[in-house]
Amino acid sequence: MTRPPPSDAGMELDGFFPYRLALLADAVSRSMAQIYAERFDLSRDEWRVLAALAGTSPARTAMVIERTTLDKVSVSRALARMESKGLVTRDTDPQDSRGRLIRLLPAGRALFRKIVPMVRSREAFLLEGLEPAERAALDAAIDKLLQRSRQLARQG
Amino acid sequence: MTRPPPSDAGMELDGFFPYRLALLADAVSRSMAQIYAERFDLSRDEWRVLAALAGTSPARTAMVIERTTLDKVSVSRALARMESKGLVTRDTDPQDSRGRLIRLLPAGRALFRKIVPMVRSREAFLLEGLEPAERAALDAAIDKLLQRSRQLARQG
DNA sequence: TATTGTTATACTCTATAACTATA
DNA sequence: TATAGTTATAGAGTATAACAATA
Repeated sequence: MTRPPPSDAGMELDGFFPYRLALLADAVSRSMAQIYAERFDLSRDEWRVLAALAGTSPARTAMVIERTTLDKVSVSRALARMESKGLVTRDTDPQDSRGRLIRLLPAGRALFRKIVPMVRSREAFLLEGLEPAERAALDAAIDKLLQRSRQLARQG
Repeated sequence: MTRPPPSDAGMELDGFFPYRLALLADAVSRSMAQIYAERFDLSRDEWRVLAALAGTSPARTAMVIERTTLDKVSVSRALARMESKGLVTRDTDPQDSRGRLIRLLPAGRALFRKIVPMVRSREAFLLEGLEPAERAALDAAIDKLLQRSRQLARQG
């Protein structure tokens, strides 16, 4: 029987899952931001909102919030910037005039169409490095870990 | 044969690997920060520096930088805060008086010993949800993806 | 009273460059 | 001239609360 190492033996960050995950997410995020941010001057939030709208436009702001997992302040600011860039319009929702209907303009859709193949190709490059079984396991693992980490975060 | 979906069909963020990874990393990071930040008032950088020093103290600042993958500015600031909290000392390195030797004080080590089992236990809770094969695949996948994403980020 | 979205505020992080002192 | 580490600065992102308009 081997004993667990004493808790003050030094905690190898390299072997600590949350640390490894943070490094990976940061590197992946940077490699994607090179496309939407550096080449097309979109913030991460603007990019997410654009992707959400490309699927359903017009959309109520609440739907954008739900589909991007951003909060209402971030979405409101991202949309304001996108409106000023001529990517979307924001009209009052006739069904509930507290809300707004966000419409992707042709310039917004065109921008989206330019970006998608580039980020998809980067995504493909990343995942090509994995065996099919590894990739399936990764996918399943992400879902399970997400659930569990949210459970931890909720219970404090 | 099925065709790939047209690139403007809407890009389901939920199925986009970088997005899923970002959500996961954020949730995991928050669940860990609840320990070191909320309960023990350490920033993420301070926590990383503490972990690095617990393994090797005294250490030259350059070594801390290397072991935490933080930049020298972040490390310098984290160490300044840690010194003011009485967790470390920073003496001039007698071998090269441009550099400093960072020494973990008893209070720093005691703090580290309190935190480690708590974050380890959260890490274990997260990973318990995975099959052993899934976990091995996840581990391998993280390494491969990290390499590839850094390659992308480097080439721009 | 509650909800939608906007604005305000303060705070933290990040990136970069400039600087001091040593080598 | 180069390196170790610090300080300065500006910009971006984050969290929270307060607010106006509407339901």
